[in-house]
Amino acid sequence: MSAPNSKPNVLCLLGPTASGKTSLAVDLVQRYPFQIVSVDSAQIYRQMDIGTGKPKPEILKRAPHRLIDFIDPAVPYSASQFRQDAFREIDDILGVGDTPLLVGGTMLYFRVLRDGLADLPQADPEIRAEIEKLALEQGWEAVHESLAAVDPDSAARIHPNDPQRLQRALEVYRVSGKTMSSLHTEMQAQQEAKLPYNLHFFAIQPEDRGVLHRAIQTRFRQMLEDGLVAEVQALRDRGDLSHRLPSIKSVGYRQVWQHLDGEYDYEAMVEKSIIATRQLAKRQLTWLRSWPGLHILRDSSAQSVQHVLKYMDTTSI
RNA sequence: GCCCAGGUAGCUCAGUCGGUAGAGCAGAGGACUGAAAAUCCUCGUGUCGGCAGUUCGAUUCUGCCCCUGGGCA
Repeated sequence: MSAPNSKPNVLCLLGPTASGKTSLAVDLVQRYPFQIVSVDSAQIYRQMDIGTGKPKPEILKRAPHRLIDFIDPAVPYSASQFRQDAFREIDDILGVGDTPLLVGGTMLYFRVLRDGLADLPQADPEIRAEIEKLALEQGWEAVHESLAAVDPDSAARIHPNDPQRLQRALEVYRVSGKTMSSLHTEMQAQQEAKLPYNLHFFAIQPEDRGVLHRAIQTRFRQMLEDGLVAEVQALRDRGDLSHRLPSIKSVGYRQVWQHLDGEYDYEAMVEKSIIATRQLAKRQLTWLRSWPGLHILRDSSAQSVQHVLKYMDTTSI
């Protein structure tokens, strides 16, 4: 594209899990002055390497990734934090004259980067605990009713069976005294500050689902061979982590954790993990289907590499 | 070879006192604002093992056959 403005270019590479994003990114970074920024809500965690599909140290040496391996698994992260961190890394890369290559499968993070976030209060553990107590004692319908009393718009929008969103919406009200819906419209009113970058979106979308499903199965088996169970055991051995943490709820970690808890046997764990991964991939593909201005790649082949490089050539830098 | 229990949706099963059937899981589609690898919504036609008989009508009853599991030889 012939630069309608002088904003710096940022290349984004999205795709479902096991589609070959990392491999493509690593090829690209060796042929163009890219620097990789990971957009992945699980690879942020330390001590979670095998199950998150984090690139191996040898690969990271050749193709360093930013925003991986920097959060302790006991600590929850957030989309807004990602936005801040990503802006920082992007500016840093641009500062040395390279082009940021954002790679990952956490579509909400890409979206938040592109569209910004409303000025909502941060999560508040005490308020969350209060709401959970209410849910425990009187059920989530009671939470939904409480929300309806103060923020009918959100209550109408959020399904009564969606505990996570009900909790969040009520939390926003209790912390800020304002409703989530009003805060959203406020944001639209102030027409959020224009993004200072030109985002270009590429996505790997496998031609048929069966291929992806097979890749998922193969990859999970490989993770087990690489020692996934021991990795999870090490996390348990810390003693301060629980299955309720976002980190431990990640695909694979959750299932191995439950297996080690004795909830089901090894075979079931393998089966459930693979299924959960397929379901994750499906949700990721749902995001992609309605993503505006997406350039589609079929796989991580040399052809795809050429395709992206050619695009960079014709995109004025 | 004989006896018993089964053969119903991709899988595990329920059910029809005879009027062509439904759950869970899987799968598919969708939503998505500080947990997002999370959380949630919607979607169920399949020779009811095969052939024949009884019947207005059989997946359901009867007979034979095939297959699977268990038992006895």
